Formats: sequence, structure tokens, C-alpha cells
Amino acid sequence: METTKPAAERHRHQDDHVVHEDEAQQQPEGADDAAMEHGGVLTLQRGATNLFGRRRHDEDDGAPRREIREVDFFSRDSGAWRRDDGGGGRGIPGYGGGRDDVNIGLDLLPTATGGTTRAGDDVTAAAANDHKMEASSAVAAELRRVVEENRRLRGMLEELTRSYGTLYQQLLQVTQHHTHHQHPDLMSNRSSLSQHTHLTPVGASTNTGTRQLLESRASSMAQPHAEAAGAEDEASDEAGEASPSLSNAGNNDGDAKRKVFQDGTAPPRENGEQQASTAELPGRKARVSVRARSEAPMISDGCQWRKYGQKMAKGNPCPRAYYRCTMAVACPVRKQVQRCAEDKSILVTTYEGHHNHPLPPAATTMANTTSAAAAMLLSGPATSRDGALLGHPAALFHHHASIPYASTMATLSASAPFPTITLDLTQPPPPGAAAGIGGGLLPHHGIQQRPPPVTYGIHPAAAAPAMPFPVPSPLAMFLPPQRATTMPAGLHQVTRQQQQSVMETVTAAITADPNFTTALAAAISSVIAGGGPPHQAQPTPRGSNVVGANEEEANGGGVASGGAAEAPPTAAAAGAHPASGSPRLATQSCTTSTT
DNA sequence: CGCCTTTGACCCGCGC
DNA sequence: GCGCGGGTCAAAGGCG
Repeated sequence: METTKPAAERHRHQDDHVVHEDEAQQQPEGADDAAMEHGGVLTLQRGATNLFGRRRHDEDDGAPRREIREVDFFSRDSGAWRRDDGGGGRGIPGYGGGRDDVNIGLDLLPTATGGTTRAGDDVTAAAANDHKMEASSAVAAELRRVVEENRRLRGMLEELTRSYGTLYQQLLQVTQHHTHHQHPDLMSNRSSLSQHTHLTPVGASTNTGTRQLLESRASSMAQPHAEAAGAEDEASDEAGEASPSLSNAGNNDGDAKRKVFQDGTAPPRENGEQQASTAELPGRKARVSVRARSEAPMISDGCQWRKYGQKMAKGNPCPRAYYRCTMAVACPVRKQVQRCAEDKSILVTTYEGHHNHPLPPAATTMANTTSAAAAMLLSGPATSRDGALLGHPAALFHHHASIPYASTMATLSASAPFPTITLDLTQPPPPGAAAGIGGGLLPHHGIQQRPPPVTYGIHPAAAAPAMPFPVPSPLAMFLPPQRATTMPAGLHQVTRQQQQSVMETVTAAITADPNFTTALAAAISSVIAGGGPPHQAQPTPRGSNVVGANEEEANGGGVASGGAAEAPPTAAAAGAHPASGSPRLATQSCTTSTT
């Protein structure tokens, strides 16, 4: 579909590169044709082609030595071939003064052509061939060098990504351990850093912030579908192209075009989905229900939906709408949207099924969350108890950092026709659970866990809506020490079994984010450019992402909710995150986790 | 013209 | 078997 087109084009270009290389090596004579057919690397080949003509020209008419030097270094000096571009072997004056134009164009070209044919084809042709081979070999060498450099950069990117993931987990551990002893100052640190990073200061009105986010997403949903889809596709492609996969578990289904990563790994967004899917027991259909405050008829979650029915449900004056995912022909995912009877401002969205198609990053976080929650719901005995409050379900959602209050109330119900997990995003977290783990879910964690103040320096409730990354606290709950000390025995077992999957899902969510990859790319560029590590930037890519995402999110939400934006945008944020990238992702990230 | 929403009808499962 | 409620289908109409 549309989502795969840009990626496919890019891949075609990549293939073109290979083709060029081969052509340059095997078909030096046909370089001109190759140049005519392909873009991208063509400049070299065009230069070679034109140089061939020029060179032959120079030999015949005794051109100055300077011209030959240009030929010899054409591969390093684009100006050389560019100057020759207009002339080539056609005798068209494309360089030099007017005298050269006259002499070469009008006089020497016919002479050269005639001389070549008259004076001896063997000698001239052999010399031309030698030069052609020489130039083509230079082109091939250059191409090989570029390809090798590309490969090396790719490896660096992967290495950086891996290192980041490792360091992040270590940081979580250290921070987690640290907060046990120094938590009294964390909140103040967070608030101060929140101001420092221009994050939305919604610490005092987090619930309002969430509502604004949801409303902004709902309003964004009102945009034309084509536009939204295009932008999402763009974001998806950006992420898909730039983000390496941290979780390289093999995944062979789905659209190959979207997962043709250079290293052959699958896009991270699909890993999480499949992992969750594989964890799901057959024959059971899980549902994920989300309660969120929104005035819009439907919250945006990154997918395209088609309404196929509406029905009055018993006991609720508000009709229930049925939507079907239309991003693929036979996508089984459906959702129901209905307003709460008690509070009409609360929108209850229930998702069911797994997407059978590649998703944009925003929708991927949604799908991963849904799948993770569904898998958690269906995979263990912990789901058999009605209304049981579990900690890790909240973390599954919370690791997307999209729902700041997902942890405030996550209930599992197996008494319903379908096992359902319900997330209540309408209630502000208890003071002690400000770190992200709601007291209702994991009182122990809620009190003890707090995000690292230095790394993020924000109130989690403020940061979470715009952060497509997992916030530390919910992740920290998966760390062995914390889990061993606070996780109930039953949950401990279940969580241990799913920890790997969750972590991979987390990394998938990270790497699927264009902001993260952008920051990584910027860091790599900085290093390559010799500027050293970007110390002036945030301590981690996440930091910069958080800033940009939050700023834009805050602005977007403020506009959507009546211009209540409290954090002015910065040029850095605007520049670092193109319109189609982070805002959308950040926007989607909130609602995506609702799926 | 194609896509989407609306809406009444239909199907199916469940409880009585 | 019947009624009820949830869920889905499909024709009709709207919209860009």
C-alpha cells in the first residue's frame, strides 16, 4: 500500500547502487547507459563518460596538461566532470574561454573524430580503452569505498544503538538503586529540569494534559485520511530506514519491503507484535479496553479505521461504534468506541485482534502495546482472576510511555465473554505513584520507583505523553532486584517469562522512533565529522527527544485544546523534528498505547 | 467516482 | 423455543 511505497523506492535505489557498482566493474563501456538509467551514483559515471569523451578529445587535439589532470582526479573533483558535462565528446563548448570554444568546437572536434578514424583506430582506441578502464576502475574503487563506508556507518549505528540499550538498562538499575536512598529530592529535581528542558509543566494538572493530548490526537484524526496516512507513512519509512533493530529476533512475515533492513533484520515494530502474538494462546481472543477522557468521537491511534456499525448498547444511552482496521484488506483488528454512561467525557475504546500488516511507528507502538497486553492477558494464570490488579500489565503499557496513567488502573477480567484488560487513563495517579507505577497496581513499585532525575528530569506524567520511549520506572520493575523484592510470587513467574519479550518490545518501541534514530544519526555524524561526541546535547538521545517531543506535543495539545500551550517551541526542537516526524509520533504515542 | 458513514436488517450466542 | 443483546452486513446516501 501507500506505506510501502517510499521504502520500496529507497530499496530500489539501494539496488541501483549495487547495479551501478557492478556495471562500473563489468561494463565500463556501458557506463554512459548506466548513467542514463539511474540516478544516485550516476554522477560518477556521468563524469566518467564525459571524461572519456573529453579525454579522447584532449589526446587528439593536444589539449593542455591541465585537462588531463582533471580527468585523472575526476572522481574526487566533481567540478571537473561537471565542467565537461556540457561538452563531452560532442564538441560542444562547455568549458574554457571563447577561443577554446571556437577552436575546439568548430575545428578540432571534426579533426579529432576524423583523426581517430584516419590516423589509426588501433592506437587511439586502445589508449581510449585503457583510459576508460582506468577511469572505470577508479569509479568502481570509489563505489566500493562508499559502500564500505556505508556498511561501516551502519555497523556504527547498530553498535551505538546496542550500547545505548545496554547503558540505558544499566542506568535504570543504577537509578533504581539510587532512588531507594535519595528519592526525597527527585521531585524537585524533576520539576526544575522540567523547566530547564521546556517540558510541559503539567505536573500540577496532569490529567488535563492527558485530556489535551487525547483531544489533540482526536483533532488530528479529523485531518484528511490521505494526508494523515501519508505523513504516517513518511514517519514509518523514516524510522524503518534509519532505525536499526535492537531486537533481532527473526520475523519473516509481513511486507518484505518494509523489513529489508541492511542487516536482514526485521523492523522492530513487527518483532514486538509477533512476539506478543506468539505468546497468545490459540482459541482465546483478548481485548484491550482503554478509558480516556476525550471530547472527540474517536481517539487517533495511528491506524486507519472504517466504521462498519453502530449500535445502542444496553445500559448506556450512548451508542457504541464499531470500527475495522482498513490499513490492510483482511486485517482482523477491530475496535469499539463508546462513551461512558456515567461520564460522557470518558471515551472507552476496546481493541481486539492483531494487525496482519506492517504498521507505521505510531501504530506500531499501539500494536505492540495491544499485543503485549493481550499476550500477557492470555498467557498466564494471573489473568484468570477477575479484577485482579497486576503490575506488569501496566508496565506493558507504560513502557511505551504513552499513557501516563495507564498504571493508575489496569484491571483484568476473565468473566467477560472475552478476556479483557482495561486501562483507566482518566484518573490522576496518586501522589506516591507519580513515578508511573500506579498505587492501585503495584503499590510497592509506585512508592519506590521514580525516574532518573538527571536523565529525564521531568515529571513522568508530563514526559510520558510525548515520550515514545519507555519511562524508567515501569522498566525498572522488570529489573531483577526490584522484581525479586517486590513482585508477588505468582506475578514474578509470569513476568519472568515475559520479561524478554517485554524488553524487546521496549527496544522495538525505542528504535521505531524517528527521534531516536535522528538523534543517533546526528551523534554519528558528529563523531564522523571529527567533532567528537555530542556532549552539548542531552545526556542521551532520549533527552533530546523528550524535549522536542514534549515541546511540540505541548504546543499541539495546547492549540487543540484552546491555545493553552505553556512551553514555547524552540528552534532546536523545530529543526530537529520535522513536521511529519516527531509530532505525529509523539501524538500517536499517547493513543497508540491505548490499543 | 471512490470512500466513508449511516442505519436498518440479519445472524448468532446465551439465558430462561 | 423464544427473547434479548452483541456483533456484523449491506444498501443508501453524503462528501471530496
